[in-house]
Amino acid sequence: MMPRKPEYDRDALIGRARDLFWRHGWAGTSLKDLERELHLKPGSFYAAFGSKDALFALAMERYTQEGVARLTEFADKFGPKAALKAQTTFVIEAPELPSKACMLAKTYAELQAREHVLAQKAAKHMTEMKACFTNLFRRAQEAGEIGQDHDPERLAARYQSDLLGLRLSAERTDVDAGLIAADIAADLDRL
Amino acid sequence: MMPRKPEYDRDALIGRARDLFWRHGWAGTSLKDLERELHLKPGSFYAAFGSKDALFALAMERYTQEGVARLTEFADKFGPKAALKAQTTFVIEAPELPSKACMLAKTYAELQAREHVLAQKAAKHMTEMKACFTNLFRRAQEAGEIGQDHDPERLAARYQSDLLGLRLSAERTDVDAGLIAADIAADLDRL
DNA sequence: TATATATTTGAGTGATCGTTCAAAAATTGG
DNA sequence: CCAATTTTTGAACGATCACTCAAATATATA
Repeated sequence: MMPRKPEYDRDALIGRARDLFWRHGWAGTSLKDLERELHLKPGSFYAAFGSKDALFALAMERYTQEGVARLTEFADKFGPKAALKAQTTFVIEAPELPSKACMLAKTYAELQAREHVLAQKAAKHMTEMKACFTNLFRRAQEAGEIGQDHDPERLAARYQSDLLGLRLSAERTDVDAGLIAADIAADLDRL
Repeated sequence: MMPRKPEYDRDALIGRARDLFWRHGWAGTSLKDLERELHLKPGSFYAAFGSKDALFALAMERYTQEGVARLTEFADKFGPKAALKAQTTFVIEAPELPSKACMLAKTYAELQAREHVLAQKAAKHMTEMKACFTNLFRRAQEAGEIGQDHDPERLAARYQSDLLGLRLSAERTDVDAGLIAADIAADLDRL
């Protein structure tokens, strides 16, 4: 009397979908693309995820949670300030990334003008990341790694802004993103 | 025997199209949107511009040429270094702008993964802007406004990257872009 | 005013969009 | 093997996409 189980690994599919969405964006990723990449026919797709937008939301959540996890891991290993410095080189060098640019920033830029729900969710996740940076700057301050005469929130906003620019620059062929990353890291040492 | 003339002002239409594309992006702007905004029926539209992509290319050219013109104007009025500083506040404060974010960056981010022709054109225009920045940094150096121990091209790449991040940050509601702009300008003074 | 030549109009093209759904296939417990 | 329950399958839906084109309309010269 018990039914069969699905053949796919839902978690793995979310990861693959995230990569597709990350690379090609929301409008740039069609259901045909997803069906091909996830090996799912329409019926299975909608049974598993409900809609393209619902899957996109899951993909962004996965993206953010992994980003926070990596940053936390860096901080545990190297300390708060070194983690922030390591992040600058990681985001432009990690070869497994589907795109150098930030998925949240791409989504926000693409959908914000239409006030799409996914743009709001992207914004929420970016706020989440910013809080993560703020926390690291505060810890760096407490550890004496950077001066006391700075507002951690302001530092975080600037740092996040720099990262967005850096990661977009890293997509270009006429820019040496390594130099920019080095300059951003050097700025952290001057705080 | 001479025919009638078109009712529209082609140059003005390109400007309005640029604003639409700038705000909503390439995929986010449909021909219906353009017809509504430009008051053109399909036939007139294709007679005037050939295709959506052709008009988008014209819009990017207009965008870039006006950007270069404004920067040149700033430099003539205030000098090279002050022009670079003025640009940081202008891009986030000018109320007439359809979007704070850079149209070229948005286009590149949206279409690069599919290797769309318009992404290549956006990249070309960004290179053009970068050269403009390089030129200003070089002039600032010659004027003694910044130290000699810097590579103008490297400074330009970093500056452009910072601007991209700043302008994307300016689209967010949870970030005070003015503070970031001030920090970027302050960095220029430390060179 | 008649004619030549252009623009304007809008219905219509095939393709693709995200999505639905009923039938077919598969798996597990009885 | 049968029955219950689920997943898988793929044809098809209406909407929208960028775009075409022939007919209607307007203008400027002769």
